[in-house]
Amino acid sequence: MSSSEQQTSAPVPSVWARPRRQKEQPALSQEQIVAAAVRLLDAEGIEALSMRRLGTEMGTAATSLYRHVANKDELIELVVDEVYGELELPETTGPDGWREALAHSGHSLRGMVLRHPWVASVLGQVGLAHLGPNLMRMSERMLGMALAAGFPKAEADLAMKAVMSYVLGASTSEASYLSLLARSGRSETEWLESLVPASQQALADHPLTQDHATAWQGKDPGLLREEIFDYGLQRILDGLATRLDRS
Amino acid sequence: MSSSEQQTSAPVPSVWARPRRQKEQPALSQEQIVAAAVRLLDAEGIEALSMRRLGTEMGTAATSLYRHVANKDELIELVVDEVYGELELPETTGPDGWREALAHSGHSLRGMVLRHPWVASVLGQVGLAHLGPNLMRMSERMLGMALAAGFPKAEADLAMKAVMSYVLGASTSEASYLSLLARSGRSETEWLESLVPASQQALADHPLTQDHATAWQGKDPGLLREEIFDYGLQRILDGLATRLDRS
DNA sequence: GCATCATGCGTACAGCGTGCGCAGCCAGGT
DNA sequence: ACCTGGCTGCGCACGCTGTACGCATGATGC
Repeated sequence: MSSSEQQTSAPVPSVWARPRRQKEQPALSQEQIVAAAVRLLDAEGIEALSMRRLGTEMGTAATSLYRHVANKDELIELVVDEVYGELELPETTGPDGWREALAHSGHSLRGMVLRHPWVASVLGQVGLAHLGPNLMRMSERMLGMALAAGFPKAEADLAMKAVMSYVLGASTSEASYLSLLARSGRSETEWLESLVPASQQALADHPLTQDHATAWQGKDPGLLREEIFDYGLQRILDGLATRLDRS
Repeated sequence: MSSSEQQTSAPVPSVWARPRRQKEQPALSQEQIVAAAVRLLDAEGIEALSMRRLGTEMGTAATSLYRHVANKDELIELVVDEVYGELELPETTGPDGWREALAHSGHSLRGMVLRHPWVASVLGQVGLAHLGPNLMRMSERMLGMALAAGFPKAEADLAMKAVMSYVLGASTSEASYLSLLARSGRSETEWLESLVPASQQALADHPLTQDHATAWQGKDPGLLREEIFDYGLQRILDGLATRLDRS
């Protein structure tokens, strides 16, 4: 009986109100969804990514996305592999450049994580186990570098994993620190200075821990972080080099 | 009119139905909440941790927890620092045992992460930046080891960070792999064998990547993972050792 | 011109974190 | 002995989440 009454926000059956897609874009596709998700994540971080929000961002309904993506977890896998695609991974050549090649790959991976700090919050769920094409490309290339360096087949895999583990560990720590920083709204130097009183207290109980705010004062924090990263990377490469010399 | 009608599950105003706490435990406290959260996380993983669920697990209402914990994020910080408390961190002694001490700490940290695989999903949000007492204790001890090894003050910090980054990167990768495995319900060997067809395909495009299922066949996967971890750890320690020799 | 199919979307459900205000208990002052 | 003020647990409510389902609409093949 009341079925034909006007319902809340019922589309008036007028020619003028015809749904008429207003997007010129070729509609929806998995690549576009992934791209939009990366854009949203870069701009507002992991907490801002919801299917509804991503929908409105693309001018569609949330549930429409599910035609091209099985669920949110799958979307995240896709998004992670997408950013792995940004890596600069030198083609392997001779047995000479392996050290520079691995170092360059490491810095490239770190750069990617710092450009997309949200990957840090997500790597723990996705891990290195999801086998996306770009991640496989990275493994392949780095394995090639290790082989070119002269490692026997079985050990090359171990060497590559060692480098990747270090780089990922260092980069995710750094990214989560930077995310925290971003949420605080302050600049990095301001932030460090605001920590001084707290660390004074902490240092009382922990005499060895150094007060970086004073120890490194005056240095550009960004450069400093890069030096810290490179120090560890070089130590691993040193370790691999001595291992090579021994055979 | 209908206001005095019996509502769903209204407490009958009878002496016998008096609320009367049935818990013998000294009620609610922050330590108990943290302990219960760790128990729940260990048993069912990160997805199972909700304030409501944790409430029912403790026999109280969800919102009661907020008297002792500011919000879920803070609870997670507390929980992470709690498990850092399990680490075995040798007291520093002389300049001889530094390598074993660092290696032991590394394996201890890895063991903790594998016992509590959910920390992997959470480290990206919390990072190393939350300054909990147990995390500070770890930094302090490991810095002590680096100083005992003979590193100058400024470099000891870099050395310690290098080791920790590697260990965390390797352990979180491993933990997220194991979580994935656990969700699949299969045993590790079954899982690896089920991957064989997929990796055959992948190997076609990536000739260098080795097929571990065949390459390491027959070995206990758990031991294998530990060897992989130790290989990288030893390479870092090698790198630090050569750095020490040079001065 | 008609049938088939892929696509977008409205509605709905169960679950989430958490702000708010009330109710009961315990300690301390009179 | 009584009152009082604060601490604690909790019911309710709000706005948000991921996503299953079924309908409508436009494109495509015969």
